[in-house]
Amino acid sequence: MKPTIYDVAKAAEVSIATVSKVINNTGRISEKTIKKVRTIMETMDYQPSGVATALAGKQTFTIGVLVPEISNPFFSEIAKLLEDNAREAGYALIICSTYYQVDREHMYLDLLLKKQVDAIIIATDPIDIEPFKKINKRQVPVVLFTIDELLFSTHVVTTDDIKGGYIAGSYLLQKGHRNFAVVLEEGRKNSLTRLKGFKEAISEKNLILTDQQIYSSKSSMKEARNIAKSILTNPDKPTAIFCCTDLIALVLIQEAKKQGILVPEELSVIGYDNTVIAELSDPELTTVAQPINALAKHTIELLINSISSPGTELQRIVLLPELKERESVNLN
Amino acid sequence: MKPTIYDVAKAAEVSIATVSKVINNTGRISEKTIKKVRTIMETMDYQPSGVATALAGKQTFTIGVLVPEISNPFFSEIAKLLEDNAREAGYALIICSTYYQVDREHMYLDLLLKKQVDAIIIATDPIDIEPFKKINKRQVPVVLFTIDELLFSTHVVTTDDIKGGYIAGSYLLQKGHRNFAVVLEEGRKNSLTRLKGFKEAISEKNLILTDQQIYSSKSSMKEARNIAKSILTNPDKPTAIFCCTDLIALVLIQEAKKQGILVPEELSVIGYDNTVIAELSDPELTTVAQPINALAKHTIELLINSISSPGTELQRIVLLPELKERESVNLN
DNA sequence: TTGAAAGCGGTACCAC
DNA sequence: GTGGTACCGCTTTCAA
Repeated sequence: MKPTIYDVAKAAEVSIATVSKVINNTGRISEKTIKKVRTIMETMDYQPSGVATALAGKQTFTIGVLVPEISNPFFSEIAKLLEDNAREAGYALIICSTYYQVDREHMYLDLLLKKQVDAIIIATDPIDIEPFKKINKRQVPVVLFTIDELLFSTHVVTTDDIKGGYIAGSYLLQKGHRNFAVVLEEGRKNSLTRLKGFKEAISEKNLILTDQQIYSSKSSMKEARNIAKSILTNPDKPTAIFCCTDLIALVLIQEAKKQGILVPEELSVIGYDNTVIAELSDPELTTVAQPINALAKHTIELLINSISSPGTELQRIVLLPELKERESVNLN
Repeated sequence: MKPTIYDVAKAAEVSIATVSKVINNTGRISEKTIKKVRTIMETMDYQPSGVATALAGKQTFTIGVLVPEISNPFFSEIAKLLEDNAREAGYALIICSTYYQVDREHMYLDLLLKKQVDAIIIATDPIDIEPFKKINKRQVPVVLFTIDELLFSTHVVTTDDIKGGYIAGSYLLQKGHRNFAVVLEEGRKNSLTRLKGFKEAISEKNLILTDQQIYSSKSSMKEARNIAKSILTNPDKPTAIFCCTDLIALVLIQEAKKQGILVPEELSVIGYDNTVIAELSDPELTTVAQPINALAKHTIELLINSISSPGTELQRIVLLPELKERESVNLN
């Protein structure tokens, strides 16, 4: 079995209180006993129990993360960055994929609360807010990540999606496009914000988007493929399409090519998120990039601060997106 | 604050032992008190502390997963499937990306042990085995996932990589190719096993692979791009290339197209893993598929069994890969 | 059918 | 400097 603090204390001929102090560098212990205890710990290969520490010390050093789907490229990159930042601070992540389902959302929320995570990152739009209010009662700090809604008492770390949509819109305008389509990502509310920004941009040229020009697709390839087909077979074909995720954009490009439509010569496509697959596309995808490194960094910092000093003022950090110009948009 | 079992007991006018029993459906409690306690628990919104349960009950209901990089499409899909299966059994996952670095590998191993995870899934080749031996002392069940090496006492759940390489090789042969190149994935040993299978296949036509025909690339796009260039500029260009991961294959295809080389007309490319990006490629990537659903399912089942009955005999589950024929290989 | 009490492996306060 | 000890919140005998 795993050695306990009692085993160490006995072997070192000191009390567990003393051992605890050398583990945590607290109190005043003589150099001699510190050495002795340390040596014993090493030879026994002793490691304090995280569980016991959590129970006594009130911290689990674990952060819960709710995402729609970890296999989605955007979220797996986010997970990686969050993990990187958390690790440096000694925290581990429990990542939970809700698949846009209320029951999963709730069961994972309960799971995280039960595991007593020190903080929660919500990166998927809650479907039913009610149960989330429990988090506040529990005093667990929360960051809404990439979601900008005042759902309950949380920090917010996100990208300015209005701006992002605006960037996409004005870029396409600047490239001479006047006939657009927009594909939203079903289940993610920031699609709507991006759409709003897009509309704002084109309204400056007195253009508007009719409902027929707005499509919505789940983040699955099959669904995206169907939407792509219906856009491309529509008689009033747009010259440029704004897709609210790179994945949808890639599928659209692929489908266009299958139908003999040249991208970007005959059809321009712009994505959103700048995930790795944007570079893998042919033509490489022009897209709106979110500053995910900075988002992740701020998120973890914010949470760790909130953990150590509860009652910190809630923050709202909004970073700016940026156009990533590649090959999928042409002059019209 | 979070209500404790004491709060519930007091409100229900019973002892904590009784409450504990109704929580766990153990012992014999009268219907009446069960009802009473349950009602109280609901109105108080009581949830037992996972930490305390773990300390008293010896289980954390957490499984640790070591992967090279969660943002790698193969591993994010794996993570998703593992999570799915674990969730159904009430377990959460702590996913750790080692980035092929010894220090990360060790720090995460220590982290998982400290957190007292109930089991560990190792999906990245350990660089330094030594510290892993601690796991055995701790009696924590382990599955080597997609790794087939007798490192220490572990279960093994993997795909037959020899067979996989063989499938790739014989398929290319059958398509009339005789001049090959193989790109290994640096840091993953099963690349070598796949290579071995590939060599076996072509040896049946009395063909061999020289060292000059074998390349090795990290799983990063920049590196893959460099390797791709050096393959494609080599005067003795192959007619078919076997890439040990889909990502490398995609980059290779992209680079080939940039140089005006038609895929698959002038160059055939076959990948490995059948990750989502294989479908996103143009042409769509022919690849060797691993049965990841089944792998994940077996892994979690095996571990949960081992947790509940320690000392279970170690198992070695080897599943078969399968050719996924798409568009990137032509008749030569 | 219920409850008292001894752990589980630490932390932290208070004596000495 | 060091140690005794009361928790932390739950599980699990063992008695009653």
